[in-house]
Amino acid sequence: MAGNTSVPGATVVSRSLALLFAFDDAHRRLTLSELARRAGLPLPTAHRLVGELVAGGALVRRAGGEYVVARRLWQVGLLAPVETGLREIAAPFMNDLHATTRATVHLAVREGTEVLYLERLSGRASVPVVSTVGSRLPLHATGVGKVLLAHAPAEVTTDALARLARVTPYTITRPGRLREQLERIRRDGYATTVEEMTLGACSVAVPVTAGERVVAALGIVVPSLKRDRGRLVAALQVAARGIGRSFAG
Amino acid sequence: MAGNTSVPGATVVSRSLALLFAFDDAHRRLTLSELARRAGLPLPTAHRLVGELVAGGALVRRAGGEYVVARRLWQVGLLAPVETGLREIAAPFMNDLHATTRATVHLAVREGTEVLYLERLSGRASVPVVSTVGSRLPLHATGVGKVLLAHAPAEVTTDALARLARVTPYTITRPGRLREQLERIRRDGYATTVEEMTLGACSVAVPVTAGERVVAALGIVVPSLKRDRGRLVAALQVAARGIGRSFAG
DNA sequence: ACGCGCCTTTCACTGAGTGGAAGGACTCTA
DNA sequence: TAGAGTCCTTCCACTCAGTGAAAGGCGCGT
Repeated sequence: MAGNTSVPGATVVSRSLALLFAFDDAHRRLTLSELARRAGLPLPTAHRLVGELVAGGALVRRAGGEYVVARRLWQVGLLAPVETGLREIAAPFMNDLHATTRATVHLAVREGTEVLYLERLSGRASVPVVSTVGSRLPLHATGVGKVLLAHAPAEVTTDALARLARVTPYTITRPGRLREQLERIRRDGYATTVEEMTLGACSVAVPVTAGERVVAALGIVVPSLKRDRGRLVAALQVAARGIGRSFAG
Repeated sequence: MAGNTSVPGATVVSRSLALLFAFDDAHRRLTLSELARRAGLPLPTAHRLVGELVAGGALVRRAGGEYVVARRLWQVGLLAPVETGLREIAAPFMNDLHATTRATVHLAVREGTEVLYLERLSGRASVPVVSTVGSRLPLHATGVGKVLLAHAPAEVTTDALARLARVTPYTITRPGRLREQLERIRRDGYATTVEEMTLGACSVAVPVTAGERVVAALGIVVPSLKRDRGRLVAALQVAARGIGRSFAG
């Protein structure tokens, strides 16, 4: 290299990937300088690399100078084996659940100390839902997250409890309180949230169990839990049992 | 560069992308030499670049030495704006269609002279279906494809008719015959295929029209069309009209 | 034993990649 | 109207990251 200060171990490839991975659910459109900042690259370098990524069909430059992920990368990304079997099996059960509850239905797995959303069926738009397929959220503030956390190895729990970020005024941030809840979730077989991630949204979630292992969490988002919590839990458990059985067999 | 013969205009970025784009629906797992061959790179070069792509989290090396697209790239790919509005609007209509027909339901758009599948709901597994979300197929051999071709600009039609690849013994390969069919499709408002893409699979498809423009095609795949073609066409048209209306408004 | 696929490592060469510096376009605030 | 703040773009001298032929290792079939 020439110029000056260059981060050691920074190859062209790793830099290009840093640029691609600068996009996330909250940043689907980025300007050049945002890209450079988020990827930790000098502006002229980012300028050239982004130009090549556009030429190569990985990014698209939109009117206004904003960059977005290109359709071609969408196609390649869809080839990744992301719990393919589980998702395929879960689809019809999720459809049923969606039909009977008319709520937003989620299928998610744990990835480190975050929930990774695998699948989503949108419900009535009146309930605000932040998660999208492929997005990650903290474990402690969502229904599916708490289920997954309740069934995670001890070191994950310790790790997650160490930093309970506040999202809304109702997010659980006291480790003791959450630990208590996780206990209850294991005992009752389901988790609930009340405006812990999004104001105006409540959720119920249950584990999907294949054999002994918790392989995923199934959840729904509703405006309120006051009325039919029991019915929702029952519907979820039926679906989760169906998925688990099909998945194990 | 050093070594020897290097393709001009081949930067590290473009080569890395060539490696990523070497994956497609028929090649979800590739060995190093396959990757090198498909990307047009010397083996040692591919070896190093692939290593960096793995280190960067874009690819994963599986036991057995095969590479697959990594979860991280899946996440980024999902951020691409691929007819997002259309897909969201179409989802509930597709669900209804799926429930009433129990068939595989497709939503697709045209990309050049190919169909690009945007969304799919799997039906009974007994009917073989080759398309997956994100995959592309030739326009002339699928139901959704023929619909899109029937409503495509003249130059696209000319282009597509020039090379009608045979897929099965029933694929239409005579331009005159296809042109005739396209005429009929425009007149009747729907297209059918009988084992033209996959043996044992038939399909029906209709255009999704917003205002005057055909923005997509909606189709289903069934084992046979002998019995209830009329019912299927009607169900498809209801759904397509619903999508089109919601999309335009 | 030999050949033929795979994958991996080495290494001398050099041009592709680098990024500070400079400049242009545009929008604010003074 | 000047000045300071964004943003993006281009230039260009320096040099090290990238290159790929060659060679070597491993496994398998014959």
